[in-house]
Amino acid sequence: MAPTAIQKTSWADDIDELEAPTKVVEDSVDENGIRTTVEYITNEKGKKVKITRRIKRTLQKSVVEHNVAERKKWAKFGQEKGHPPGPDRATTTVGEELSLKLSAGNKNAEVEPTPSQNMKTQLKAAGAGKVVCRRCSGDHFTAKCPYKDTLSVLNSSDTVMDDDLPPSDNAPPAPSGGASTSGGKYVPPSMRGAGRGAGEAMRGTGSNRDDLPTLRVTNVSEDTQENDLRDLFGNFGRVARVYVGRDRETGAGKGFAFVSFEDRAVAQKAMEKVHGMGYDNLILSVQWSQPRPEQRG
DNA sequence: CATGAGCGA
Repeated sequence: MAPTAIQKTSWADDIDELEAPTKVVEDSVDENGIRTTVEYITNEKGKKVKITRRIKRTLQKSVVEHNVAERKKWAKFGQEKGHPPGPDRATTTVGEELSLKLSAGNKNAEVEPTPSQNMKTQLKAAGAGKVVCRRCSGDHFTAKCPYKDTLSVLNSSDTVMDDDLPPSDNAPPAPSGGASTSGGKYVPPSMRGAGRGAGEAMRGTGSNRDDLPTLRVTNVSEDTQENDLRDLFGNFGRVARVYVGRDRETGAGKGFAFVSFEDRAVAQKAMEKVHGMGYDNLILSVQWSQPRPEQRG
């Protein structure tokens, strides 16, 4: 380490020089593509110096591609209508467009569509926006199929695949329990409905979420939350679902709620007990809910 | 007073 050598202490010195007090007061490009900048600096002797630069920008074939350079000839429109070609530096800046893609989980790895998926896509295009029920071929969504109760026995995707695949009897290597999931997606054991004796998840008879015994609770205060009602009604038994009617915009409660139970007797009991009960500063009213008005599309 | 939301081949 020779102490004699005076070296630049850091790269910051260079930066300082580069950022010497310089003020660009004019910056324009004329119709010939000549950029003129006027700047004032203060030199080391404290004198102000005016610097005018005129920079002729030739088309840089190594930088600007032909098709990009071609755009300079396009007629301007909108607020720039009638202005000379090329970017006007008074109104145009160069920026970078950064796209930030957020995704839940790691599903962002979209795979290339497989040939069969392409076929499906084309079928869809041929249908041109028509909705076809996968269950009964009606013009409604599958979820709304009127026959979904009578035909619901079929296992989701299996029958659909039959259209695409020749009837090959050699099933892919499926473990004994997962026979019904040969379609591909993993289905947790608790969700596999096929195995008759397998899951206790199907407690009792009803697997439908729609036919749960549901109570309508009215006269709830507008700041009542789902959890409040769940706590209240949870005293009588298992609460399957709680919904608080809210204003779409403000989120404030609209004064009513629905509470669904697993068991109808429990719901009955809860209704009797909670009806007339004071809650916040109001008196709750509880009755059986009517099924939702039919929604058809 | 008061009867829910969303998904989409």
